[in-house]
Amino acid sequence: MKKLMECMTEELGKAFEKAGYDPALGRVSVSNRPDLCEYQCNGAMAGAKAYKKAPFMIADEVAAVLADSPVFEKVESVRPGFINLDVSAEFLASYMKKMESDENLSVDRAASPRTIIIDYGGPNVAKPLHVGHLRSAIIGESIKRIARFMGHKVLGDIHLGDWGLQMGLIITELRKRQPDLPYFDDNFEGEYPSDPPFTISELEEIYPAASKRSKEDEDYRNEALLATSLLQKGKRGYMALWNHIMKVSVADLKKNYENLNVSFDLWKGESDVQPYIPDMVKKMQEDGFAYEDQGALIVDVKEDTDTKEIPPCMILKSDGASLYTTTDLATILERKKLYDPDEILYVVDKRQELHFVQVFRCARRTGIVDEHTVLSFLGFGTMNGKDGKPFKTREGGVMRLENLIADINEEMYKKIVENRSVRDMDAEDTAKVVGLSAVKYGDLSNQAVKDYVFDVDRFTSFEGNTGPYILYTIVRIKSILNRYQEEGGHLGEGEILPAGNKSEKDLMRQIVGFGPTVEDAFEEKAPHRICAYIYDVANAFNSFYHETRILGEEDPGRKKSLIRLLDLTRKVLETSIDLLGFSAPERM
RNA sequence: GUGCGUUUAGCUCAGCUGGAUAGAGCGUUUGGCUACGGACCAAAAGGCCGGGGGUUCGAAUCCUCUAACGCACGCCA
Repeated sequence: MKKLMECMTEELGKAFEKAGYDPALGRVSVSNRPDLCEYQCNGAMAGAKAYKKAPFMIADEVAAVLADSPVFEKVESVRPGFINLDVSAEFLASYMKKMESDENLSVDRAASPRTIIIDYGGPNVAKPLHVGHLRSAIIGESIKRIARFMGHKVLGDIHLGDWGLQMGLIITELRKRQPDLPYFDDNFEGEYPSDPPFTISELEEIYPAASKRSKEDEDYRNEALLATSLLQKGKRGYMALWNHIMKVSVADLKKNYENLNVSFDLWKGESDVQPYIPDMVKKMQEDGFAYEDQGALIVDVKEDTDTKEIPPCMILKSDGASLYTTTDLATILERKKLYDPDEILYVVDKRQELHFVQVFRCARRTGIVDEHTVLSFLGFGTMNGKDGKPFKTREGGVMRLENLIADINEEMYKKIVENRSVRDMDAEDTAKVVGLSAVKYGDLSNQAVKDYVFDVDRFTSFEGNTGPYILYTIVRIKSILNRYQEEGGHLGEGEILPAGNKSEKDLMRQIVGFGPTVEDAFEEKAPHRICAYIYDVANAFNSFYHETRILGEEDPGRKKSLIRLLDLTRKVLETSIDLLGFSAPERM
């Protein structure tokens, strides 16, 4: 659906043309001087040089052509050469009507949907999620939803870290603790127990203990390395244990991600792509890309246009073992084979950028993907504490995600109970919903590349640019709509009429920004654009609400129009927060 | 050392392909509760956009130099 800004730009373009100038000069933008006008066009100044004319003369001519345009109710040519514009209230209302009936709220769905795999999450099995996993989950989930809303076919892949030394460590530690388990009996030929020999909390204790010991005890470490290698060779008992570890751990991860309202279509991991590695490496050697250097097998990925030295991509270590580059390449290979994606997007810590540059180039050079497959990287910054340093617990340890969420929810619960006159049964559930909005909005409202300060007090505040404030606004609208229906009214009657005052018109002008905002957020992979947008909408609504009597409106036609506007506002806000990955409660 | 990123109000952050007086929130100060949720609204104060130079009618935005901080730089992921 054509955007309001496009309608206006088209109108200006025609006017420029009619006055004898390039129609491309007619670009309209939101005014940066809202005290003077709603929209502006600066084309007269841009074109002044080419036409060797004073900008204000051009502006005057264009404004004259637009004098009786149905699109604008005010067209002014001002001083140096600005063209100041106010959109016609009738035109705006008619646009709102179209937007209202558009199932996608004016967002253009992709004409030819692309298949996009988003690689995010990236937790390691047997290790608890910590704050370092939060951003990937939140940002990745939002981009997935935005891309899907745009009509693309999107697959979210969690990309588990399930195939390294950590597995050998766990097995080794388990062997020390419970040597009698059948998994360690090489002569055992029966069925292994179907129940795992540990719980998730035991598992989470076993790994760090083993990791610590391996750093102190070399024999222990060698044992773990051996166990890893035996596992990777498919030793029966170890494979059975590995399956247990996976099952227990994945169940726990699912629960944790569910609490974050994050879900994945694919639960693939590093282990899944191991079978591809030997052939992949062999082919790279046969094709002459991979060669030996200092004992290791590498592929050059330098390009002529480089301004810096890009180190070669290491495929195999000098001991012949694969490393994470190898696994990532094999993962691309598998994805290409199974899903043939148009794009693979990695939502990963920005410190991994160089690694991915190498992997992408290597994949392209060696023909794992052709030039049509877009490989992209969205790096995000660190989540810091109030002191500006990476977020830690009070004791200085790594903060578990569960605990962080629990803290937020507790804080939220306190505030909700405090602010309610009656204590409700659902306060705890509400706290979870609002708490999630606080965490997600707090994260997503920042540009992804930047580090940001995670401030519990600020994020959980109901005031200012926060998730709870957005939810509050939505709940407020819902409350009015509910009351309207209780009083016998029906939604969707009547039609949206031209705005009756400035705040109503301002709200409408914000509402129509939904389409361009979502499209832009998708193009730029920038959820923070949506945050900025809904904050503007919420502010515009609250101003409007403050000075407009809605349920008390006496003109029935106008009342229905206001209700429709409210309902559309609610729809825009709820759709937006859904794209961000959270939702609003009925009451709060 | 090389490369990348960041630097905007006391604090936390926006600023869309260069446009008029650089915007929010928090905090500070002030005003507004007999309307549908005051968890709100309205307003004030607060800035050499890290610094220098350049490009042009016009720069927070583009180019260049420079400073501070952060990060990454073949056998860890």
